[in-house]
Amino acid sequence: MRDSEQTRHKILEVSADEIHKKGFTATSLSCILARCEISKGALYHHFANKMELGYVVFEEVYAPAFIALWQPTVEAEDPIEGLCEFFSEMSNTMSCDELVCGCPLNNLCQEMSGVDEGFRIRILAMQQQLNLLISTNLARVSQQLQPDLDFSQVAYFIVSTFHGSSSLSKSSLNKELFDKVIKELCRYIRQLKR
Amino acid sequence: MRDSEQTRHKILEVSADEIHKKGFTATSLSCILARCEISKGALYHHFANKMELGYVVFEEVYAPAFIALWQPTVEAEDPIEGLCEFFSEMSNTMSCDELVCGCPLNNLCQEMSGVDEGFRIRILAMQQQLNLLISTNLARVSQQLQPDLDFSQVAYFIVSTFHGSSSLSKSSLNKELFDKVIKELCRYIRQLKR
DNA sequence: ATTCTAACCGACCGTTTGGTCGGTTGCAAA
DNA sequence: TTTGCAACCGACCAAACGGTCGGTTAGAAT
Repeated sequence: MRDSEQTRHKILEVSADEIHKKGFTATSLSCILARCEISKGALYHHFANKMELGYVVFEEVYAPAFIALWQPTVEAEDPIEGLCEFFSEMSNTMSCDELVCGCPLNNLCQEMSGVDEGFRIRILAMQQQLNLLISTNLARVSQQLQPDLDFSQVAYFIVSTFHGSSSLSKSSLNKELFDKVIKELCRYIRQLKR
Repeated sequence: MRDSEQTRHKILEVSADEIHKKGFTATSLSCILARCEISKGALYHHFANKMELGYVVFEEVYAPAFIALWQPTVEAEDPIEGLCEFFSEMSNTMSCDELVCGCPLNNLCQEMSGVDEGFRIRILAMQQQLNLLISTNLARVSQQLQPDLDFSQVAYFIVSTFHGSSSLSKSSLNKELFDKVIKELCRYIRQLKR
């Protein structure tokens, strides 16, 4: 057979990139087909419709990448320094073009949460999973931190700020504002230590 | 004559609401026309095209409302408490439906910054104006605050977190997560005092 | 009463979109 | 060698989009 799995993988890969750059709605199937060099029939053989394609991209591309990005960060011996290094490195290594694309999770949250329930529940589940990941690892070193901290609250706060700064840099087209927010975020995170 | 100014105003009002709820691209002219009970000819008599309509909505509706919202908050005698009360009140008074719509500025920033230069520069200008508003008012009471604070950095941080929390609540459909982030944000802001 | 024009109407247009479907092709099993 | 079917093709479709334009109407100015 022609390699079915490879075709499917290529579609997911290209779709993930297009959705990241243009958003879900603005991503056209014809553009995906052109980049994959396949026909519309091929795509609809593998996916029921555009929405389902979006779900699979989220589940099989974005979600694993997202966890793979945050998990090592926060499971480091010192999660406080892990987070700070994570954000700082992001500030240093990301190109301006990458930065402007924003975080796929935040982008989809903004665009699709209010439009499609299927996306909404998947995004919410991801947010909660990430929150659990961060808050449990903060709790792990709670004896080094300030007393009376609400770890879940702190975790949502950190992620919100990060997503907000991603959004901010979309309008500035440079890393300056992103860097500023990240610097202050690191200052805040380190303040959590007693 | 039929009241030209009233027609124009109605178009802007309805468009602002539609764009706030659905985003710029997803807002269809036909929907605006239906709600205004006017024809396509009437709309194109007042505005050159959809993009220009969007610009005018931003400049004549969103921008003034945005400044009117933040200015009193931060020009209060104690801007620290002003900000905290502002956020807390938002947490308390906003309905869930309103919350889910998010901040018009942040929404447009996410959707349009990367797509249209005209939107991008307007949004950026607004971000900078807001930053100046907050940072100068923090500087005004700098003797009450921690030493060595970068006020611009702090201001961008606060707005980023606020926008991030707006985004977050889109996926949760309730105020719980928004409240959590806002509570932590107030804790952070009050910590700025020495 | 006539004229002039801003204000408005709505049929029409080209383009793009997601989606359908009858047909073709390649490969593996029988 | 034949058969069967997953994999793929691409012409076609209806709907929706932003935008155009020749025509109509209301009302102020002369």
